[in-house]
This record gives sequence, structure tokens and C-alpha cells, in this order.
Amino acid sequence: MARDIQERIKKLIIDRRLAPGAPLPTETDLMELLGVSRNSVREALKALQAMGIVEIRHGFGTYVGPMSMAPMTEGLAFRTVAGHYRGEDSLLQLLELREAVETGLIARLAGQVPEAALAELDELVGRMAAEAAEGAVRADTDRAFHAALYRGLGNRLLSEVLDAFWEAFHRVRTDLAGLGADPRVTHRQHAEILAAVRDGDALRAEQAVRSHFDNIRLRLRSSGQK
Amino acid sequence: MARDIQERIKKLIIDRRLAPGAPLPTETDLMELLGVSRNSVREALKALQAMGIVEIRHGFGTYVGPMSMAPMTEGLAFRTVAGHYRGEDSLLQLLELREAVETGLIARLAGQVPEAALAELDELVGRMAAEAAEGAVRADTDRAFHAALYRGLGNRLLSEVLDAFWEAFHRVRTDLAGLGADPRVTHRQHAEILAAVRDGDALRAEQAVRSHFDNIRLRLRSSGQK
DNA sequence: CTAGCTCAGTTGGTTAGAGCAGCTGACTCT
DNA sequence: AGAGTCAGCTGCTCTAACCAACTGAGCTAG
Repeated sequence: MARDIQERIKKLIIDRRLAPGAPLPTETDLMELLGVSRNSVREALKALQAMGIVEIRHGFGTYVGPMSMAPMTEGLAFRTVAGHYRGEDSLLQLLELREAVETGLIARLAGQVPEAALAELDELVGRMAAEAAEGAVRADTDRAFHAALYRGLGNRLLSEVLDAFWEAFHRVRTDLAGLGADPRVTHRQHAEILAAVRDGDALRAEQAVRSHFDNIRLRLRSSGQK
Repeated sequence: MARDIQERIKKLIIDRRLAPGAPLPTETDLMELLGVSRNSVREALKALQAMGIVEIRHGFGTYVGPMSMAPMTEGLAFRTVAGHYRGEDSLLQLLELREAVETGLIARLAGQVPEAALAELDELVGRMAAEAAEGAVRADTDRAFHAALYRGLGNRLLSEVLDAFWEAFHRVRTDLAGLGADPRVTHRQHAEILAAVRDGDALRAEQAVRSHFDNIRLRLRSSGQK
């Protein structure tokens, strides 16, 4: 029955064509509308909130959620942490998921990235160089580079999924292993990826991405032996 | 605070190294353990259930969930349906997400698939032929083909993610557009993919996968004009 | 007249206690 | 020995009350 309530609220969003950010009926209204107690309504909303379908703001109201990939990030991260503590190589699997997908995509991107995006990537690589000189590349910069790179594929859903993978990996990594790659190597590898993509050399681009992931994997293995 | 309860339950799973299927404390126990009311415990559990982190069985108990990708499938499907009804081409985006990822992966697979897996794929293509002769290829068969294909990459997480994409797409497609591809074309295209992979011809394999998706896209467009 | 404050009203958050419903396992009767 | 029953766990739903966050109208001070 609880399942049923969730479905009916979802149906309500669909039927009313509610866009993300649109207000939903109050808990009291939903009570009457669905003919169940407030408690049940709240449990259903909590579940929908966990899936990112609704957004609840205390003292303000309930709204249609952003439908982002945040819940997926959350779930992936937890699954990976839980697996890690039980002796699985879940973090490595997550990294290899990213590697498999990103190396597969980079070839299609080579030579296809518009000038504006290349300029943005140039700026990010420049920032990496500056940050490397000061000791460590900021995580945000790395994330922005990957996001800007695959934005060129022109699929927002794909971009969000890749970003979710990135974030899940990053969160688990900083939680478990002390993060730490040689910032100068990181900078050099990103510069190489960008150069290959700019030249339209698909094979070299793929090799560059693979090297980048090899580097991360190496760091993971060395710090993970505890 | 509700957020806090969820985190503490998650922490409990991590700290106790609980594997999927392991029993969690009862609601009453969690009440005392966390020092909150039964209601709050239940709301937290509902949210965790929605994320697949716990599994609740009425009259039996609460258990650590399978941590599958099912919640992601759920979320993706809803996001796509909601977007579709609001006039977005969300279903097409989901298809292109699959296309981008699968065409990227197939090249790495060409010539690398062990004989046992090829035999399994042969069997599935054979089943497709039989089903096509009877009118329509069963969805399960198509799903099994894609699953068996990418299983060869040796990453369970990756396989689950791809399968989740497949299922989300399939569910939305059958919900929205009347499903319907020419079953003989479907069979032929899968046979071609398998042949190219067996020959180790990466380019041909990629082209075959792309054709397959082109075919689906075409059907989508023609039935989606309502 | 305006800027800022206060307070009432709305909305979600939390608690408490009661009874319902599904499942298991032991106990009993045949 | 086997099948039926019942007691006890478990989670599920409801009601009723109060707490906490936010908004906005109205009031007060400048």
C-alpha cells in the first residue's frame, strides 16, 4: 500500500505536467486527496525525496524535485564504501567503470570539440598548472575538466551520469584513501588529453585517458594496502 | 535530523560490516538505539529502502538491501516519463546515452570475447530468430543479449549500470510508445553485431551497434509523432 | 513615509500510543 | 507422525497533539 501511495503521487506529477520546482499539495491536502493518514503520506514523500523526485522544504512546502543524478551518486557511493569495508575491490570497480565509459567516449570526441569548449578546457588546464605549483590540484578543477570535455557530446543526461560517477568515486576515494596524486603528473596528463582531442587524434586521446586512469589506479593501489 | 538518522543507520551497516541480506535491528531496537521515535525510524528506513540500501519484509524483519541499480532504473524511468510529458525529448536522450556508452564499449570487446560467451550469444541470436518467426522478439531476449555481450568486460558494476539503462529505456518505451520494431530486422542486427565481435573487427562492430540504435531511433520517431 | 521588527498563520518535523496485518515456530490435537 | 492452530514476533497504519521553520501582513520606530 505504501508503494501505492508513492505511485499515486508520481502519477499526480505526471498528470499535472509539473516541472521541477513546481509546488506540490501540502501534506494535509495529500492526506485528503489520497485518503490516507499523514504518516503514510510523509513516508511516501520521504521515499520520493530519496529518489530526488520531490523536494521538501521545512516550513515552506513540498516541490517537484530537480530529478538530478544525486540519488544515484549517493547510492553508488554507499554501495562502494560498504563493499570496500567488506573486503571487495569496489572502489577499483567504480574506477574501471569510469575508465571503460570515458575511454569509449573520448574517441568520438576527438576533433569534434568546438573552439569555445577548447578554450574553456585550456583555461582549466592552466588553472591546474597554477594549482599544481602551489601543491595540489583542487578536486573541483579536475571535475570541471571532465565535465567540460564530455559536454561536447551534446547530451545533458550523459553529462550528468558521468558527473555522478565522478563524484561518487571522488567522495569514496577521499573517505577511504588519503587522496594524493602527484599534481604535476595530473596536470600533464590532462594537458595531453586536451592536446590529443584538439588534434583530432582519436587513438592518442584514448591512450591519454587510459594513462590518466592508470595513474589514479596506481595511487589507489599503493595507498589502499592497509 | 531525519537526514542524520539515515546516516546513522548507514554507519551502522558500515561499522558492523553487514553484507546484503544480513538482518538489521528491529524498528523497536532502532528506536532505542538511536533515541528517536518509531515514526522517525520508519521514515528513515523508507528513504533507505528507496535507495535500495535496506530491504523491508512485512512481518519478518528489516535487512540490508541488495544494493542493486534498481533505484537508479526507477529514477531514470520517472525522470524520462515526466520529461516526455512536458514536451522534452527525454526518451531520445536516454536512447542516445545508451548508444554513446555501448558504441564506445563495443570496440574494446571485439575479438576479446571468450568462446563460452560467444556460444551463449549464438544461442540468444538463435532464439531471436525463432521468436521473430513467430511475430515478435521478446524483450527479455534482447536484454539478455546486451547483458551477455558486455559481461565480457569483466566488471559487474558496469554490467549492472548498462542493464539499468536498458531497463529504464525499455520500461518508458513500452509505457509511452507502442513498442514495435520489425523483429526480423532486430534479429539481423544482433546477428551482425555478434559476427563482427567474433571476427574481432572493431570498426564493423561499432557500426553494427550504431545501426541497431539508428533502427530503434527511427521507430521511436515514427511512433512518437502524436 | 519608509525601514525594520513582531507576531500570527501556514507548512513541514517529531513524538506518543493504539490497533491492524503478515509471518514463524512451537504446541496441540487427531 | 502429521496437520491444524495459536501465541509471539515483525512491520504497517492511523489518530492526535505539539514543536520548529518560514512567510507575510501589520505595527512600530526612525
